[in-house]
Amino acid sequence: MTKNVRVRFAPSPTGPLHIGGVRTALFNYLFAKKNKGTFILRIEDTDQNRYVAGAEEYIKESLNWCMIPFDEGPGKEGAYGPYRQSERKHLYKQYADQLIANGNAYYAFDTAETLDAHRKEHEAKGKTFIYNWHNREKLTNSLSLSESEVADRLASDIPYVIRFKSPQDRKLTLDDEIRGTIHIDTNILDDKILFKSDGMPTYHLANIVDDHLMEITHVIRGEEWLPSLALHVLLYEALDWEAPSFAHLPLILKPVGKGKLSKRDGDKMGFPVFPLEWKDPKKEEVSSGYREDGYLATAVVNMLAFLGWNPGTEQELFSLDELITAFEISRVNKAGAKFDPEKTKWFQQQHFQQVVNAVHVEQLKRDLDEHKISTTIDLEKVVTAVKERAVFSKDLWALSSFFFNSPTLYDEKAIKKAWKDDTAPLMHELTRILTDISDFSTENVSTTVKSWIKGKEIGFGKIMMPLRIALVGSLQGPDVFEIATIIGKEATIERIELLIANKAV
RNA sequence: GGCCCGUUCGUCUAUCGGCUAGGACGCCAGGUUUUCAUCCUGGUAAGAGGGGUUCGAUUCCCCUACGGGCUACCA
Repeated sequence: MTKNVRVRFAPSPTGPLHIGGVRTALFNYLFAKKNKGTFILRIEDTDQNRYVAGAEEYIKESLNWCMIPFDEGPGKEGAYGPYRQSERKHLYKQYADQLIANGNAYYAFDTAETLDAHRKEHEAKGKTFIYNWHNREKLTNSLSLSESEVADRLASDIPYVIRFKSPQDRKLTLDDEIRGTIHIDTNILDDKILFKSDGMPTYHLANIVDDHLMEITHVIRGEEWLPSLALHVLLYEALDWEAPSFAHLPLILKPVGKGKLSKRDGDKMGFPVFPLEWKDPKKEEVSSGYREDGYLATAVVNMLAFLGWNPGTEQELFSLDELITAFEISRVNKAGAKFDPEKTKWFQQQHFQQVVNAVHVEQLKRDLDEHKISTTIDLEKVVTAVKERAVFSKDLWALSSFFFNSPTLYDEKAIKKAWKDDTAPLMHELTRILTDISDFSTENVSTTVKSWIKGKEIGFGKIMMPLRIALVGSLQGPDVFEIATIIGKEATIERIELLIANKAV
């Protein structure tokens, strides 16, 4: 019997989730759904000092917006809760004790200051201080101290930590679903702290205990965890637990320059690095979000999926369901990917065009309400005319407001280009031509006006450009005759007369 | 510095020993739209360098270079 696939996304509530985190969540989600498994959200809040109010809510809302909801997590209790490590505090100590009992861990009493001094001293000599087999006997811990000394210290209120006793002289062969085999010599490992003096476990212990208790089958996380893989595998072994499969995702890098993508890159280059807007509770700082900038969640998800993964076909546009079907962890790349705001915009444009007109009509209705405009104009037709030049919902109004408001301000450059001495009489004549048209359809208006222009033996631009300015206010927008039919005969003539009057002053 | 991971057009990537190295974004040119945008067509541009292995290496191995990550009582 194969085990039910269970994966988790385990962020720390230290601030807003950035898009790298969202991608990690997405890949976990895709993997879970692809394998009919369970996607779990676990909040890793073992560091009380770094806790940020609102961060957990932000994380949940982000997943929600991206339409990658968790099956189990805080607020959605399954059989493996609670899902906040702070609420599981009581669970961890026993495993640390177990490791001490079986010789895989020990108490350490060194103060942060002494260790810091050791580090500095080593650094000055160009060496690195590592707390492990080659110096643990010289430091203050239950391996170097006598049994009674240790007992005394533990009985007193002297703070202590519990460290993992990294094995000596072992060559580890680790497996990663994305990277293949990784070789590690245990002699370079340090004796990581598993249990802090404040009574909380560190990430390493809590993570392993929870993954085991929650029966996680696949750990899919960022590459920054790769150096910890050996420790984690060793912990599973020391606890006599079966380790899950591991997959380390490549990092998302800055669009330009060196290093991984950071909050600052977004500020500097003017694109969001967060899914949702984030207001820092401490500083008076607001970071923009994809949602507030008008991006479609499906576009962001599609873009994120293609950062470090591809289906192996030439299809690039995917819905969430299609991603689930196509996703293969083995097709995830090893190398970090530079984030590309331009391509993100392209994904947005493509997804936006796929949205059905009814949704855009609703948006337009809201815009009209906001501007306190009531209209009899067919909004469906407006959307059809304008949609293909829009990238965001907010563009819709900018591109179509002239349908509802007669232009009163005219683009100066356009006037200069299109308005000549003989334009006014020609426009007058045009209004008469238009008045006589009984069937005011796009095609009819188009052929009537065009044949009239031909008959006059003047250039098309002489009429078309001023007409466009009269209707739109500038030399932009959809087909003039289409605009004319949508706003209707009366409004069209009115606008031409308005422009003539305006030019007469 | 040490350890680990990586390296194909400017960017995201395809290729799992046979390559005239494919696609997408961007950019450039042309066409459609008698406007602008869209759209279409074409173009630009790449396997870090050096050694092996092989009939044949972008693909496998080694070295170097470069990039990235980690190196906390943070995750």
